[in-house]
Order: sequence, then C-alpha cells, then structure tokens
Amino acid sequence: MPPQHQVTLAQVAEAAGVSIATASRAINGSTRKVSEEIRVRVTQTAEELGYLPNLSAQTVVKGASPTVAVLVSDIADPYFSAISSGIMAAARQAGLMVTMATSERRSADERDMIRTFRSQRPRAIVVVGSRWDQDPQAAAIEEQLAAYQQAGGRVVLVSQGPSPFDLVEIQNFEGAKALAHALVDQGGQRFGVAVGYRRLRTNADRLAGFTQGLAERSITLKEEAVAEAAFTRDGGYAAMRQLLERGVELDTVFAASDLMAFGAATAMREAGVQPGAQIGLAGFDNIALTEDVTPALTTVDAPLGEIGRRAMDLALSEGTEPRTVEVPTSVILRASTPRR
Amino acid sequence: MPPQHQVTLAQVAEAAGVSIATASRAINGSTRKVSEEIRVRVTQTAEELGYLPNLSAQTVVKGASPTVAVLVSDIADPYFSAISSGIMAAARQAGLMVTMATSERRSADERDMIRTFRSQRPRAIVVVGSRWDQDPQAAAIEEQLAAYQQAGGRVVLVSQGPSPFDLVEIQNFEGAKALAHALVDQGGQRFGVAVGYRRLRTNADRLAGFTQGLAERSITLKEEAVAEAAFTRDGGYAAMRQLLERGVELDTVFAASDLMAFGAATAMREAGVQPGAQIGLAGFDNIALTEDVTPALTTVDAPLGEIGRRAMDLALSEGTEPRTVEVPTSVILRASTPRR
DNA sequence: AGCCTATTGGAAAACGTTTGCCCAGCGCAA
DNA sequence: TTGCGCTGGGCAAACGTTTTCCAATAGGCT
Repeated sequence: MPPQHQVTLAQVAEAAGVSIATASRAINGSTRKVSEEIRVRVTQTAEELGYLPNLSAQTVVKGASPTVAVLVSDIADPYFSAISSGIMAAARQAGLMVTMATSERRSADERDMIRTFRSQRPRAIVVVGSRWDQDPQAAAIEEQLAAYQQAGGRVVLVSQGPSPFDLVEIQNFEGAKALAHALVDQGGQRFGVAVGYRRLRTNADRLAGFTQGLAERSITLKEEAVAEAAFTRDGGYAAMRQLLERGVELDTVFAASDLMAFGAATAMREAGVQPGAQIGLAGFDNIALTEDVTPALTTVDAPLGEIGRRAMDLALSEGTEPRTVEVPTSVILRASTPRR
Repeated sequence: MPPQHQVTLAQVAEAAGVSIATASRAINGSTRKVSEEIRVRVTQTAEELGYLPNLSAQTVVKGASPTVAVLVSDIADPYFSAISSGIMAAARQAGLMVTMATSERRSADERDMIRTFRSQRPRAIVVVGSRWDQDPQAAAIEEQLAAYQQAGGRVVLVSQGPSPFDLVEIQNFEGAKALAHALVDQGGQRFGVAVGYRRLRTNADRLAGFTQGLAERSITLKEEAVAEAAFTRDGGYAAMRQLLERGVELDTVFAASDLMAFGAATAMREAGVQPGAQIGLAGFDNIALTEDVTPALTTVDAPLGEIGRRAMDLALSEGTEPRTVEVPTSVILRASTPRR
C-alpha cells in the first residue's frame, strides 16, 4: 500500500495561525462554536491548501464510520442492482458512504464478508438476499451480526425470513397467491411452475403462495408440474426444459422470478412453443425490461428501489426491538398471460 | 453515530500476557517474526475474545486503506452493474473492499463524490461512465483526480476518452463500424440511428463509427435519420418515436446501446411495426437478456465483466505512465436483423 | 471595584493501530 | 573468555483526528 501524503489538519491550523483544536472546530465543529472571523479564515485556508479530512482518523476517535455496508448475492442481477440503487440513493441523502460486497451466493464467503465489514465499523450492515434453509453457515453468520449489533451497529436484512433483526420483507406468499387468483380468473387451468431451489426461502414462499392461491380456486398443483433449478436466468431455462420434457400438459407457467421467466421463455421458443400463445408465462419482481420484451411479461410487482430505501430507513432509525417492514406487491397482467 | 465498543488489540495482548507490539505482529505480522508458541497463543486468544482489527486505525497509521472506490453513473443500469460485478470480483481476489457511489449522471455530484472518496484514502479510484464534452465540471473533476494521484493513489477511468489517467476503453468506434459493415452485408440499405446525447463521448464515437462504416459501403447516413435522446431505455423509446414521426424510410435501426434498443423496440411495436420484420434493430453492449427477447437482439459484444477486471488490473499494477487498455468488441448477429 | 458568568481559544489526552528502536538472551567463532 | 551477530520481546512514538479540560478575556450586575 503506497503511503499517501496529504494535507493535514495541523498544517491548516498552522497556516491559519490557530490551534488544531480550533481548526477542527471550525471545519467540522459540533457543539462548540468558534468566532465567525476565525471560522472564515480557517475554512478558507483549508480550501486553499486542498485539505480533506481523514475519514479514518475521524472514525478512530468517533468509534464508527459514516458508512453503511451492503452485502448482496450478485450485483449483476437486476433484482439486486435495483435494490442496491435504492439503498445507495437513501444512503447518499443521509450523508453516508456505501461499501458493497457480493457473496456470489456462497454463504461461507458471506460470513467472511460480514467479518470484514465489521472491521470497518460501519454504522449499519444491510444484507440482501434469501437465506437457505438448513444453511450450515447460518448460525455463524447470525452470530457475527449479533455481535455487531451488540457493539452498537444496526443490522437490516432484506428478504431473509424470520430472524431477530430488523427486516424488510417482500410479500412473496401473498403476491404469488394473488397472481394465482388472477391467472385462474383469466381462464388458466393447467399450471406449471419453474421455481428456484426451494431451500431458498424466497422460492419456497412464492411456490407455497402460488399453490395456495390455486387451491383456493380448487386447482391442485401437482408435484410433477413443478420443476426446480437455480434461481437465475439459466435456472429458469433449465426448469422450463424439464417441464417440457416431462410432457406435463400446461397452459400457464409461473416462474419464481422474472429472470427465470426470461430463461423459461427462451426454453419454450427453442421447443417451438410461443410464450403467451400456447403457454402463458408469468414472473415475479417486475424488474426492468419486463415491459419491453414480447410478449410483455405478466409479473408481480415488488417495488425494488423502495425496498432499498426502506432498508435504509430502518438502518437509520433508532429502535431497540427488531421491526419488520412488509412491502406490498401487486399483480401486473400483461400480454404474456392472455385471457383464454 | 453510536459509539461502538469493541475488543481491542490491547485487551488481546493483556489476556495473552504479551505486549501490544507483539500481539500486533502475531496477528498481522509483517517483516518481524514472533515465536511460534506466542503466535499460537495470541491468535487463539484473539479468536476467543472475538477480536477484529480496527481497519480505520490501521488505515491511519498506514496512510491508505485496503479499499477501492468505484463511481458509476447508475448501478441499476445493467451496463454498469455488469462492469461493477467484474470490478468487485477482482477486488475481492486482491483482498480489497469496495466502496461504491452513483453519480446519477450529474457531474456536479460526481466531483463531490470523488472528494468524499479521497477522504477515505482508498488505494484506487475507478470511475466508470462516459464523460460529457464541454462539461463545466470536467476541470474540477480532473483536478480532484490529479491531486489524488499526486498523493499516491491510483486512478482508472473506464470509457472516458482521452485523459491523463489509466484508461480502459471500449472500442466504440470500431465496434459500431464493424456492425455497420455486417448490417450492410445482410442487405440493409436505409439506416436510422437512435443515439444518446452526442455530448456524451460514447455516443459520439458509436455514431461516428457507424456512419463511417456505412460510408465505407457507400451509404450516407442522413442527419434526419439520426434521432438523439437520453442514453437510457426511455431515451431509446423517445428517439425511435422521433424517427417514426419524421417518416424517414428505414429498414434498419441502430440504437447506441442495448438499453436504448429495448426502448426503441417497444416504440416500434406501439407504432405497429415489428422489430426484426419490417425494421431491423441492433444495439450495443450485449447486456444480459439480449438473447432472451424476441426477436433476439443483434448487438456488439463488449465484455463488460472483463472490463471491470481489467480496470482493477490497472489499478493494482504499478506504473508511472498512464496506460490505455482497449477491450475488443465483436458483432453478434441475431434475429432482430434478418438477412434481406 | 468586585464578582460571577458566558464565551472562546489552546494544551493535551485520548482513539487503536504499526513500527523504529533498544535490549536481553543465546549461539558461535576466535 | 571475549566479542559479535542474530533473534525476538517490549517501550514508546507516531498516524490525524476529536474532545475534555483549563485559562483568559469580556461583559453584566451589584
């Protein structure tokens, strides 16, 4: 690490002919005031010298850095990048910097990243992304977060199911259920589902909600009509192929995320099936571009940017009891699921 | 900022019955060695006490933090998120944290963010995103970066045109030119372009390359066949509407980015034109999902993740002269531009 | 004039590290 | 035995801030 040599507060003080204490108060001054005359002189000198406060030094003495740490599974995934975008906008408004890391969906790494975050003494740690059931690392991760919170940090989990921290939850179950109702109302009868690994709670919830929604309309979702694969575009493709190969009769497919739906659409086309014509297709999340594809994708809107903002709100508001914010979803019907 | 109270190195040293210096050397030890026996005892004690090094304190004394700062225009844009993903992967491999900010395409903010970055004493600053011609802030930004570099930091710009820093450049001109050739070879004759604001260098380059490519095939791109709007999905939509309203006869449209192409496709459909049938459509970047839309989008592949990795390579390798890395592009023909 | 209070500047102690230096112990060659 | 070099531990200074005191000055009141 090349040492970087910078203008220091002492130099500014010297040049302005005041003490370091006064310079500090003039520039970042809090409770104590300094006379207007000196304030002007000091800030001006600082400006001239190109002084920049050393954030690390401030952090050392203050005990916490003006930073929020964000951990997402995969920043290239539009779901995560939309949420991150909301987080960053809110962070900026609050005058906080964002340090970000991706776990690449490996929860062993996730634990290490949280440790590293902790070293930074951020004001809050936000973890976005679904938790695995029976994740062997879950306990270790929770322990890290608990220790961090114990030490005065704030923890917010987005879409991470029940846990003793502040939560922002997407109404996965309710959204999927409402979607099922809407699709049945449109005349769907034979349903299939392309779902991500069910150990990922998000998938389990969406599948359960969809199943329940169908059940409430007296339709039973058969196990053979459910194909499970990775919770990604490629997973959607793979799952759709499974469904097609199994030869289950289908008129409508629900993919557990828009990204999976995009993969599923391509799989359909490759098999000579037109999504939205022979087989309807619906996704979940309402990510960008769902409106621009043909046919435009029916989906369940989850206000992703809003979710990020809410997470920051939680992170910034004091409060000793763990709170949960549920963000509502709403069904958006588009051309990919025509009325039959 | 709530003070966070943590286990300190002094406590570890005390508990292990050694001096702070020894504890430091045992845990992060550099040149000096400590006896194996003590090393084990100290690290074990640290582990038991849940000690985490205070990164800020280390940064203060070392003069630079194990961090790379990344500034992008908009993290929700798949172009930027793909590049960021590459950067973060490379950063992690190098054992660096990433602090990230979005300028939301406002270059006044951009300057402030760079100042804030500087306060953090990161090892490198990477700025991703096109520069505006005649940006009134350009000088101020460059000054900030120069001062940072002067102080020992590393600066890498991605897609920012000529400038006295390390650069990673996408072959915008060459790529667009090659695309023009390919489209003419497929039988295209009447071309239109939906381009982002030309003050944004990326757009100017792509347009110039495309124009030149056509010229080399003896086709002149008329000014009325070029529509300019924001360099976003919505801009693509708006530009395409302009083209359609102008009534220029077209058989092929080049959109300056895939995102613009998606918007353009929707504009076409709304006007009753089938992209890929009546009018061919091509984009640039090869972002995710270009293969999944119908018709699959012809585009120019820019290896976005690779670009991020290259940027980090530059940031981490020593070198006093500014260097430029050109990443090659390649034309990918898909169904949206059928042979005529 | 005497005293009390409010204001504001400065000296110095912290914050949690790393690292330059000193020094003790030890092995080994002369 | 002496002298020397090497190893490895500890003391204390340094890094750049904030903040707690303390001191000095000014002003208001009796």
